[in-house]
Amino acid sequence: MTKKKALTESMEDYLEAIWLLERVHDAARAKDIAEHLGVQRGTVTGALKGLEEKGLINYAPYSHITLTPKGAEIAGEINRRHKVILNFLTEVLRIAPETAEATACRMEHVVEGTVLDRLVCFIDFVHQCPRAGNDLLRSFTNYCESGRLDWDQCQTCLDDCRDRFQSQHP
Amino acid sequence: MTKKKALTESMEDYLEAIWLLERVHDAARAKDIAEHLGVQRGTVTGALKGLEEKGLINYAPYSHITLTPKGAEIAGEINRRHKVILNFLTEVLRIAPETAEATACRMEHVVEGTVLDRLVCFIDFVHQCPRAGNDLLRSFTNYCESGRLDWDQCQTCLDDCRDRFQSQHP
DNA sequence: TCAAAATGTTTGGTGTACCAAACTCGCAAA
DNA sequence: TTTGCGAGTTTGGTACACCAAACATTTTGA
Repeated sequence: MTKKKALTESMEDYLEAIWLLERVHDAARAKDIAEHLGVQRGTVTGALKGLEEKGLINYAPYSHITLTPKGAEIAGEINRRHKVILNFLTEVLRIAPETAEATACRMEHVVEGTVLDRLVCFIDFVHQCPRAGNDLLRSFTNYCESGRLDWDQCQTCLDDCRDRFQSQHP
Repeated sequence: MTKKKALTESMEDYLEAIWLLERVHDAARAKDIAEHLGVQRGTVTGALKGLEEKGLINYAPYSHITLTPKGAEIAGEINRRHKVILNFLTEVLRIAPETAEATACRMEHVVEGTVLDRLVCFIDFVHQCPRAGNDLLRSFTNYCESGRLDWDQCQTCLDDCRDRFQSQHP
């Protein structure tokens, strides 16, 4: 039933919107979807038909809109992609929240499995490795602002890093 | 002349293809553009007209195809985006070349100025900061493969890191 | 309860991006 | 010089994604 042909970016956006709105109310309303995505109400109707045909949402004209299990699975995955990318942009690259959000919305359609997994891994690694961590990211922020590395501070930075590790792993 | 309305992703792809092909021969040929982008020859003709109208390429039916200065500037910028993203994916995230290339092709349309600059900055930082560098990336690769950090090695790693810095900055 | 208001749908139309196939042009070999 | 083939173009058609405005239904509040 209803082949698993890759969804268009647009359809992914609709699924994601429904997923989010379901979490606010019990079901998504066409008007809210339209608002969320910045399109006309009429456009939503067409998209809903498409998603219904693919078996991703429960929908009939004038009915409530909910995700099917299959739809929820896909929507959840899209949301996961969104969150991972957003996390990377804000936590690692230190991008401003609005820019990060906008970029995540576009990147989430473009980054597939293996790359996403690697990104997750990288974020984890940065949080766990004693040589990385938040203070490395703070150094990065300095580097971004000043455009250069302050070699004089490196020695202290390295010593601090080592001391911190030793105090945490005696 | 010819407003600077944002190019579509498709048009960016054509510009980039012409830019690349110009570097191989003196001018791009419609057939090669079609091949490069995996579309029919007829589709290329339509796209070329669009780019010509925007003043981005020199083109008339049956003529040679070259970029105008304006077109070359944009194409160069797209290519820069591509290279930066590819660099990040391969050098930092250690993604396989083919996957990285494919992802870069899609991401280059989606990542705008500030994010790209930050990415450049991050790559530079990783290459310059004594606490980062290639051996941190090597640790990351290990972490990806084993799924965990080897705390026993952290002490040595930290010491090595410090020694390396001291020997380079006496 | 019963009309507005709000929400949802339909219709007709736009722009982009593509394909397949027919057609045209230009060049190179016979 | 002509012709035939490869490269380029045109034409007619599809699919997607959208809008504006007319229309239908549902909800609501007086």
